[in-house]
Amino acid sequence: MALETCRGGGGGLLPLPPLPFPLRLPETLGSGPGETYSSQNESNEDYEIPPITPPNLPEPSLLHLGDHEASYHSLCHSLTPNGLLPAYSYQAMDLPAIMVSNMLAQDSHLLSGQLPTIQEMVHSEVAAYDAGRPGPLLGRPAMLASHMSALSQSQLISQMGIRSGIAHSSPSPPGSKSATPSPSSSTQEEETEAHFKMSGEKRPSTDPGKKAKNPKKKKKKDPNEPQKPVSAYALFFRDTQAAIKGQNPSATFGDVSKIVASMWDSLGEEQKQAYKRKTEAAKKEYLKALAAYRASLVSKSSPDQGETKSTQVNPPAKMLPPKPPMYAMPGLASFLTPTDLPAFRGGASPASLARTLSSKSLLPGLSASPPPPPSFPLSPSLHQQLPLPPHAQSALLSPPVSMSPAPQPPVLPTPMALQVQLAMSPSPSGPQPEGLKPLRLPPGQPQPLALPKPFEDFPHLSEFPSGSGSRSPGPSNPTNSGDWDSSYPSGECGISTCRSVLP
DNA sequence: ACATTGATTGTTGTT
DNA sequence: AACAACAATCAATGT
Repeated sequence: MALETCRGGGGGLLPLPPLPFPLRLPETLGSGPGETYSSQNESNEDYEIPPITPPNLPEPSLLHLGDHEASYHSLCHSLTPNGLLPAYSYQAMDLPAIMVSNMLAQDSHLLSGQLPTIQEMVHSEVAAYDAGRPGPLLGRPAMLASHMSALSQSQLISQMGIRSGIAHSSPSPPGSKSATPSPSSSTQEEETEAHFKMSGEKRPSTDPGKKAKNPKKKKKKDPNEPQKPVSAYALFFRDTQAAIKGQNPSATFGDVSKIVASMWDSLGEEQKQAYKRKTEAAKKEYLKALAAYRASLVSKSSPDQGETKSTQVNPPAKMLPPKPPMYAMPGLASFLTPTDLPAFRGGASPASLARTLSSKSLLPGLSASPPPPPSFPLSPSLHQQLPLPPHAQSALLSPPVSMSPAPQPPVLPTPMALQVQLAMSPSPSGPQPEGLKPLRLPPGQPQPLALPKPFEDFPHLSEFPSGSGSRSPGPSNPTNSGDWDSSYPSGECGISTCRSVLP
């Protein structure tokens, strides 16, 4: 994980985010063929384009969880067959078709309208790409982006799902970083200050070397104080970044940020709205919590002074930890639901993504995959090798419905994933169209940019942390919050990881 | 200005 | 001195 240190490096371009591996199918099976291809070349960093699928829908309530899977599909299409990436190798050109077919087969209902759309998109993007494409390698950033973009949507999504489940629950090991240290402090900024001294933490502005940016900031406030709701974008970022990271562990924050931004751009209005709604909801919650919090402070601090506003003497509010706003729930939420698809489809124009990226020179090849295809595009290979138990498939394909957790076969996502990967990755070396993959140059080549160390680092996809893994090393606590289970009915999120966790 | 994440760094406290 | 704990910083982007 070592990302590069942001710190020092900041300077110029990022060293690169190596996308270590092509897309590997995450535990989730689903990723479609698209990923497959990309994975093919191992060497490629070239990812395919990533039709990134944004985690859509934020609202858990609204969403059907099962849908995550749906989102996976979306990715695929975007790949363009040939056109795309000159730079990237796409052997996969076929994929799209395959994926589509799979998708159709599986969820014909959902997709039906999409194909055309997708194809169109692809083309358009391609065109765009060509036009704008910077250079052989694109600016570094571009590369990065492109790489990133390469992430398969499905993977992202799947990971997101995973992450949401896992990550959230156990965000950070107690030890490591939690920003807010001790819950103990009851609060008040004063205390905080004291805290500073006491704990010795901070050094307000010591950095000699660096710039002392803004001296002020010191945010540390009362841990009990409710946190302000974050922006829709921030929520989106949260939901998405983990997935991106999961796929490209080596991606730097900047890379991830760009990708997320591009995804955001490509996100349909509706999806954005969904996030906004969450934000609003969170805001409401925040206000309430804040009121309670203040009230508690008042009562606590001094009975005598009425202090600020709120007045209410609400029950000292049980200072519950600022419960995570609903959206915290995660990522999962973000998956598209079938219902959403339409919206997404309409809204997100791949073009926008392309536009964005291209303009920024992020990703040339990135195609935003707009409409998330609902079904799970299992890669053919996957199907072959791992025939899922019927119910499993159904689970994947169909939303939440009746999955009872129990029945699930022990599935081991991991293994599956491996198999999938293997299946997919096979022919990296194969005759790749040369034109295609500019990015990964053979050793001998000049390589203008320092390419990320591509795969060497991640020789084995399998090693790659399974989606969840990517995040906190910690125990992904499987059970994680009970919420998870409850939220997601079958526990089945379509992601193998999830399943594995569940009994 | 602040939010997102996470690795790193620097400071301080404790052993 | 060694370690632990934690805040600050940085990256790119959006609100």
